[in-house]
Amino acid sequence: MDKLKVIFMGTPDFAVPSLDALIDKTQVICVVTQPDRPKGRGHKLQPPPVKVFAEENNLRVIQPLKVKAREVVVELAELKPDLIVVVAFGQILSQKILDIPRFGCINVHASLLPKYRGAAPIEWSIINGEKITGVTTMQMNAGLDTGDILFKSEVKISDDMILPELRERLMIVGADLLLKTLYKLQNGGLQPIKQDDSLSTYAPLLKKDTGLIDWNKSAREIHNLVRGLYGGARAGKFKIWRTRLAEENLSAGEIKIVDGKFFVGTGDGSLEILEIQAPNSKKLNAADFLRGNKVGDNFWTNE
RNA sequence: CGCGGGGUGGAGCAGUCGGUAGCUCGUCGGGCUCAUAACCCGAAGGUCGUAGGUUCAAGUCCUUCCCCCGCAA
Repeated sequence: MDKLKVIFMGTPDFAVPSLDALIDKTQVICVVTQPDRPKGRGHKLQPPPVKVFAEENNLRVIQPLKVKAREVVVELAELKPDLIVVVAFGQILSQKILDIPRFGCINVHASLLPKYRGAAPIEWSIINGEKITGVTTMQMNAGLDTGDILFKSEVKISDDMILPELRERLMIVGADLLLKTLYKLQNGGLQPIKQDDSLSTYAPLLKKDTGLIDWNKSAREIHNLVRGLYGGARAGKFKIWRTRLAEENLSAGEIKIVDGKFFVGTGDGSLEILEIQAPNSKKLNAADFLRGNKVGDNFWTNE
């Protein structure tokens, strides 16, 4: 059988393993990714990881500001793809694009749909303390992650798993599931299942204040927040990178230092802070941090 | 040229107006102890990111470059 002619759309690291998998099994005729954006200090232009990978593999890359633009749609249609695969692309596809390939568009989404539709499913599944998540492949439609489900693959979230670990796992599983989906697509056996909208939940883009730690919450909740944002959780002027559930008897926000260990009380239970970062400084483990920083009573609020 | 902070013994930090480089921890040696990650005594270890400049004298002032970090995107 001839290889499928595929257009791949994706942007961040998460999408790279899927593209990598496609290169073997299909003919990737074009890669669509976001434009290079000014990023980081100095506003240097940064190419998205998918672009970097695609160019290393000598694939054709286009970076439209809007895929929905008329001329882009025309260009994609002229390529006559059999299939479009979308993984963490970051732009909404129009119906006109969805209609281009004879097999339509398939998306790899990092949750067990219909739960956690939207932009940040991995983060929210950890923040909410889920024990299980996974990836789903779906036949895309015009809605936001509302297409018919093709396959799902579950991944366990252990109690102290952090965001990058889960993301790493899901992107591998996602690439595998994509291959399975393609195989079934070509050999028959796809059985699209409609999503039960009544069970759907939404995982919106993270806002900066999502990461603000409220010590009155439970140790478990705070720990989940810290794990799910990995670097995005903040208390006062400090970033909290890693915590561990502890057994100290402390009131909310109260600090106790013992043998280079850093404990904080919460509204319910206590936490040990393992990695913390002060402004203009780098991430440090608690013992290193405590060597040069004085930790006083108003630690969280003082300037 | 987006805004800002920083690079000082192994680690984390201090170093005021330029004048012999300090603190906490660690390391090594010795002591105390039934014993110890605890305590006591002592020691080693730094061309102060790089390259220049100003000066009688620079970690400290000026300039170059490299690297790191925060914000904003």
